[in-house]
Amino acid sequence: MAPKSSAPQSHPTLADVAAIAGVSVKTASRVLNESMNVSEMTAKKVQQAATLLGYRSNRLARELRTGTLSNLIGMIVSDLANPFYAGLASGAEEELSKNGLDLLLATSRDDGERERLLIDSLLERRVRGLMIVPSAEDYSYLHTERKRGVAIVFVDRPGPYLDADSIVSDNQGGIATCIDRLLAQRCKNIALIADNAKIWTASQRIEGFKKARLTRKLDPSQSPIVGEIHTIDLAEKAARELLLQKNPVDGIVASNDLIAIGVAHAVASLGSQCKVVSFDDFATSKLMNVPTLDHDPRRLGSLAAESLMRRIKNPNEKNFGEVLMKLDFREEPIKVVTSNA
Amino acid sequence: MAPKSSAPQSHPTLADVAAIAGVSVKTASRVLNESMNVSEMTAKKVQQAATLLGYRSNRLARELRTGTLSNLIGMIVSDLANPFYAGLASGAEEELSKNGLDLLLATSRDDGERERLLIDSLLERRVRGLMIVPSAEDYSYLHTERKRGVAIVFVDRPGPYLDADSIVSDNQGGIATCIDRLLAQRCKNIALIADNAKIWTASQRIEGFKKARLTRKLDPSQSPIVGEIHTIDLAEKAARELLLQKNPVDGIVASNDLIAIGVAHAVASLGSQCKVVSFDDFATSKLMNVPTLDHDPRRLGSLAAESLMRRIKNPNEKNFGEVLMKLDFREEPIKVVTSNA
DNA sequence: TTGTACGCGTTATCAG
DNA sequence: CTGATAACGCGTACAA
Repeated sequence: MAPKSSAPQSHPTLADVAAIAGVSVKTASRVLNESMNVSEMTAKKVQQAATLLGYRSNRLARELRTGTLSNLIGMIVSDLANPFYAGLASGAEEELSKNGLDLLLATSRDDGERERLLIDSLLERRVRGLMIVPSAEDYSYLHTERKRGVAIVFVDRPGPYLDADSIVSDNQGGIATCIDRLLAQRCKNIALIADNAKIWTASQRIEGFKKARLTRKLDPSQSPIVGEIHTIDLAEKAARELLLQKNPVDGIVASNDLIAIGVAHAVASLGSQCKVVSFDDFATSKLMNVPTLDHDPRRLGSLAAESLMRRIKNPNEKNFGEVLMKLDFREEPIKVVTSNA
Repeated sequence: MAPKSSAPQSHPTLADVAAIAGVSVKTASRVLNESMNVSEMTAKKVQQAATLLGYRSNRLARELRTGTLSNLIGMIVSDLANPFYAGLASGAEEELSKNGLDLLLATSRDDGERERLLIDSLLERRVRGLMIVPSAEDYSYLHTERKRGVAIVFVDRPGPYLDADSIVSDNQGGIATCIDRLLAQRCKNIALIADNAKIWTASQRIEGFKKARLTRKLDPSQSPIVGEIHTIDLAEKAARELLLQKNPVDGIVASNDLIAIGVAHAVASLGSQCKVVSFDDFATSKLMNVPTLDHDPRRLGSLAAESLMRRIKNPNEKNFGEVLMKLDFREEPIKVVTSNA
């Protein structure tokens, strides 16, 4: 006689509860949900049976029955270990949680194919909405799903070939703001150091620099763009060259915070008076004492979640298309607090 | 005659596909799943009908029918915006994804009650496993769920009153390693600056310091412990006091990276020769040029996921109890690379 | 106040 | 090879 408890038992059903309580399934259901039109005594019996068994309603069955869409939101980011995307997820989670929506999170690793698989899996789970940091070239295959009522919003960059909302930072305007800040500090020769132009945000920032350079009447030869910079070391090297050339620059816009660190190191080690501003906004930049745009990923994430929810509540509303999140410098110092970790 | 397409249609079912293909539901099912024992022609018809309708199998229904446990893993962390927990989630997600498990992520905000609600919600979804960074005082209520086959593992700190695995860093041993490193550099008076002892990891580190101080025969009056330090500023202030007192310390162990930043600032501004080592391992500490223990949250997360999966595959295996992740100094410099953000 | 019959979308059984 | 029919766990409609 093997002990029954050794094998993993499955979850008790409403029928089990009803059996123990000596009532019908429906009565048990009534007690556990509506709790109306039920005599005190039977209610008590059912409650006791439920707690005795540790009964927990099966959400799959419920949702299947009612035809309700699940309150699951699928989110896909490139890489959770990256503080930017983690912040995105954090902001989204907080906002969704307020509305009773749960977050199913996956990482695409910037791989379009993997992303497609993940999205398929999420759709099979009948998620109510999708928040995507796009890594693929074509999202037209989501058109039908959208018409079926699955809310879709792209975050941080737009999703090609799908008429859905996208919440992105105002990369171009942000760069212009950076330039203006340097101009206000009487800089004359302002350079941009940027990442690989294949990265959408980087290309936007380069584009923004070019446009602002034109409208601010800066001489391109005196205000160069250095691209393909994707490590701190490369950034430092690039900055040194700009600072040591015959006609050195006196202002540098760093297209992201890692670049800012390299640039700050170069400026400091050369004892240069060159001004530096940066685009991203991680703690690291702050620690280097470089003014940075308030590019708060949590805000981007919660904005995206908000827009997703508006669409869920009002599926027929027209798309907003590309929503730009304006960026400006934050002047107050950050306050960092330790945590449980 | 309102256009039918204006209202959000619901998802097509297998019956819809079967109807269009002119076959029975089961045949359609066979084609889409097993794809065996079906004539080429009918298979083709079904395939076409399916793609025409954009059919996507409903996982809720499937899991309900087969009684399969979902391949959902619920994870609860304190705060996703904190790089440590984000790293935890990242490591877990990567490992789970390898095994075809999806991650349902939620944040407790270090609130035990909220955590309880989240866990209930996850269990209603019939998650297959739970990864919890505990914020509550008592997890005995999960005992039944565990017996039902829900795998449970605690991460970063142990979960009280439940006989489940927990994957935690070797906080005490890590502190001893820090001290030894300073001793090797001929430090005599070594202080610990730590966070609030109510935080489990902080208390462990304080405890570890006390023990190591004893075994290394350090005089407690010369090797003090400063607690309740939870901001950079407080850490800097505390360090200044230790460095300016009559008998100043010549070695400081920072109990986490934020404290390390404050301490490093103090040491630098005073031009002191005091050595500093730190516990945590965020990029910030690296940038301050303070040796830190390799306290990699992603590793912790993937270890936890691995242990969860072992338990899923072998539910009857005995618990490992508290699994300590050893920590040591990492000597190679970090390489930081920019990203899409 | 309570119970019965049915349906959600899927798969399994067992017959044709 | 194919198709009715039952069943998963739950909620709704209607009847008792």
